[in-house]
Amino acid sequence: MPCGSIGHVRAAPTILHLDMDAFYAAAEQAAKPSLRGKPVVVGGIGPRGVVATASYEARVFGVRSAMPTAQARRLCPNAAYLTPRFTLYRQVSEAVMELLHALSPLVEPLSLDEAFVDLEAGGVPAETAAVRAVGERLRRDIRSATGLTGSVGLAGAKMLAKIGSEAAKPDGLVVIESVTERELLGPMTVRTLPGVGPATAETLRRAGIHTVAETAEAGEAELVRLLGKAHGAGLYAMALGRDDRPVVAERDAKSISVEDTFEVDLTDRTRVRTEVLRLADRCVQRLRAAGRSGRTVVIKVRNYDFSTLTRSETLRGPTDDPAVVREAAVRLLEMVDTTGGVRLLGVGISGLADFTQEDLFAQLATEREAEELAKAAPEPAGGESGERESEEERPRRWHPGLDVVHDEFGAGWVQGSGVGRVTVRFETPWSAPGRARTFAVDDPALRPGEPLPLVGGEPGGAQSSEPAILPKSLSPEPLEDTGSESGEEISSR
DNA sequence: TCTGGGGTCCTAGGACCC
DNA sequence: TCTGGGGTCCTAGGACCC
Repeated sequence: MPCGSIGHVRAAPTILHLDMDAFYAAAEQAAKPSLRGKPVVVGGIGPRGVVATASYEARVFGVRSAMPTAQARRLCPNAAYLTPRFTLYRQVSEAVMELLHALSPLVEPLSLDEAFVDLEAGGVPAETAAVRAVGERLRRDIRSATGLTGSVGLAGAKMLAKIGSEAAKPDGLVVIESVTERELLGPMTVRTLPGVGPATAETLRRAGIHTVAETAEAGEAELVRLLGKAHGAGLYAMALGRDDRPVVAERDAKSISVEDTFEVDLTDRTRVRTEVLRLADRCVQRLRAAGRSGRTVVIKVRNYDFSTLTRSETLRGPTDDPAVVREAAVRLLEMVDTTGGVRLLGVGISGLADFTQEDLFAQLATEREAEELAKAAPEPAGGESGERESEEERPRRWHPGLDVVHDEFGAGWVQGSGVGRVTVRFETPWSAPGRARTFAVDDPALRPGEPLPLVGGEPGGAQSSEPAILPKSLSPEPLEDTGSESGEEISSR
């Protein structure tokens, strides 16, 4: 077989792939002592939610990422179902990425919990023993900095490094030497190869191709015929283990978008419009926070039957003006038939430019239209599509998993709520498992809190709303019962 | 059991320009 | 005059990834 070209993979396994284990769920277990060792599912809590991450204890029951939460609840009714807390995950992620940057200037994050690192560019000797030592030390450092475990793959190519970290899970390290890659890869399913999802796998299956070896045997011409030029050629190379994609440091985002799936399909045209305006504002907020502007506005509409369409419009110049984006989004919405019910709406901006600048005519048009919009769009009851996002952030509903602070009992998290009550478990990342108490949802002593640091926290650091840097602990928090008090009822344990 | 949210890249057709 | 070809931009959709 082909090995004509040398240098399609590095001789030494100097590309590192890190993948944190069950990241969101593990972070929640680290933050909530009473959940350690127990099934935890993080994801959408509503009727249309899906699982983002399941802890290993929950996976035993068959719970998987991307599974509808309703199905997960049937498989594993006793798991803790928590809404994601991205503030916490981002904090942990930053700590991990910092450790990676200490290894090499060439770090390519793929998501909050995953990244490639080019160890060669970091000056690590190109020898198996050396890179293995670096990988093991990294895993120790991650554990002590975050309390979480990550798995590491080391190989001479990105694809193989990633296969390595997958094989290493959980809490392991695998080196794939280039001499072993062919035998390793050959019998694996095509789904192992990057870029092969359900659709491609089905196309290949119909052509009698199931394994990596069969993919290579099919030949490039056949794969291109089946899958198109770019995909076919790319897949052929991957199947041969030819993967010379470089590790590239993080690139600027090319688009920014927000979307919402509604618990019940929207049928009221006015309501659909209002939601699009809200989404446009949220999208612009994120655009501005990133210091960018963009030229193309796109809306996304998912209908009751899950059919999805997009409509887009390219402006004459980049904008970060909420009124311009709103107006374009509404114009696009008018091109769409929404009778029948809308399940999801989204607004996005692409064609991002680095600098905020505005075409003069667009600017003028904007101001005119903003006035018209203001006149034409009466706000819905209690609704607010303008600036007052901060009000929106306050959970009027106590979602399970969220941090709270009680004036008397300190820091805790929402375990559940319903019928006017909310149950809070009072514990912190560094405390012993705490006890739960139930309050009225409008108890004035109860307010939303901030995620606490997972390690190095202060015992009973409840009062402090300061997140990151807290003094080191001196003595463990005695979490014993202080008798019966104001908090309504006690549903302990 | 009905299917999230945030992205990336590719394809293909038509407009438009040279 | 009835026949070109290439390049780029825009729009829409689809596959894939985490």
